[in-house]
Amino acid sequence: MSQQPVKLTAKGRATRQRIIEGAAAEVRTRGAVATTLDDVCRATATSKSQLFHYFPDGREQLMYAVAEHEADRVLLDQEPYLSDLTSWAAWDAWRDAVLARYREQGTTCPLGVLMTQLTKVTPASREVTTRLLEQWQQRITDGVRAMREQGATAPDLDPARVGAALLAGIQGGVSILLQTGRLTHLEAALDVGISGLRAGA
Amino acid sequence: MSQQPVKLTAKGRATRQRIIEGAAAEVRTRGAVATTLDDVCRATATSKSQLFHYFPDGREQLMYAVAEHEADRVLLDQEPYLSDLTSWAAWDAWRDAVLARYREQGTTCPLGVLMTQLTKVTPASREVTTRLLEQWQQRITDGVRAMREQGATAPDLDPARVGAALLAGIQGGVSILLQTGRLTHLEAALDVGISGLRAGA
DNA sequence: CAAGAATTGGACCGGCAAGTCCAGAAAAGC
DNA sequence: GCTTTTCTGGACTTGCCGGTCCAATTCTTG
Repeated sequence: MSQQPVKLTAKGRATRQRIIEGAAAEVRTRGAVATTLDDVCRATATSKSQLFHYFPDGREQLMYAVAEHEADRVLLDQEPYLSDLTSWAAWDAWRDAVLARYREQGTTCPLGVLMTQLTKVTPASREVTTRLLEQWQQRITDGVRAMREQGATAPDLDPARVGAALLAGIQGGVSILLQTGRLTHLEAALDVGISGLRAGA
Repeated sequence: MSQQPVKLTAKGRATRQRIIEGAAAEVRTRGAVATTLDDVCRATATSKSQLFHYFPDGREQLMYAVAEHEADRVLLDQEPYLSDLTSWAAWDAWRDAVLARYREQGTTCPLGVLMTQLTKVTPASREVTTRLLEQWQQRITDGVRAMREQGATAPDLDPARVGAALLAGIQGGVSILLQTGRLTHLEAALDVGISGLRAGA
């Protein structure tokens, strides 16, 4: 759905990309529901016809492209730590990266918007967030397993279960951040989660 | 904002209540964004004029009333366990109650809708969800403190911090449930969270 | 330098949904 | 019973926003 069948020149690709990024920014600040196509046109200095030229299926298709774009960001922003959780130092660095990320962006959260809004608006984008969650949890679970194999955690710990709990904590922490503006819950979820891992060693 | 300044008769109060409940049901199933005032009228067998008679500020005010209504439900549904987390048996019963609740309602979640949709639509309802979160965490924190005083947890554990982490886990578990339809993350968050409490005793 | 394709601007259309209005029915109060 | 207030039905207005259309223009390519 996100692929463009017709031929695009370099200029065309650039315009298409500009539209996606502008739309993503708009969605992040105003919310997916409140973002109109006219807003996107204004923000990206394009016209309606361009928009529908690059996204023939209209708003739906654009929002899907935005979802993909934002989903990529979420994981990339946690690298290189997320893919290499093989020492407690790495875990701490990851924790700090996640917190720093959300501290700086405040209530403007790509994932939050993705999860809480785009899905309702664009059923197709549910698949994007589902895939994102799976990948994210996979990375965390891999990290837990790595630590267990080092004997750094309780030996009988179930990596998938713990990974799921940790991911849930992060999600909830972010939700609460978006609601209240407070970072405390995200921080607590990460710290309690990680120290729980260490505890059983 | 949710109070009606003009005089209401018994019949009027009943109608107003019917509108709120019908609107809440509609919001739960269709989502806040997708629910139109005409939907509400149809679902509650009322007319537009009644709607604006009881909610002069229109959609905004109605959604606020729905938010309040749903917020009440969320905590009530966890009783009597949530307010009496003074034994591990009570904690387990609470866990089961939460899981059962969300299992049965599936992706139809009052709080989820509240948090993820109403806030964006109706800024005023942010205050409602914030208050809800505060009360919820207070109850959990009280429970943690009670267990600690019994010597049933690690003595150096910070109830507020652990309570925050647990609440975050629940929120995230619910978010993920709404997204993917899977209950595993909520379950993992509760189980890992509670067993983490028990661990340090 | 054509010829065709890709790109762009912007006016326009149509539907939907929030909100208004008013007249009439029902009920409350005296 | 009569007046006043509350309650109800539903037609109507208004504005917004997604989507269409077409002509103009710029690119690509031979």
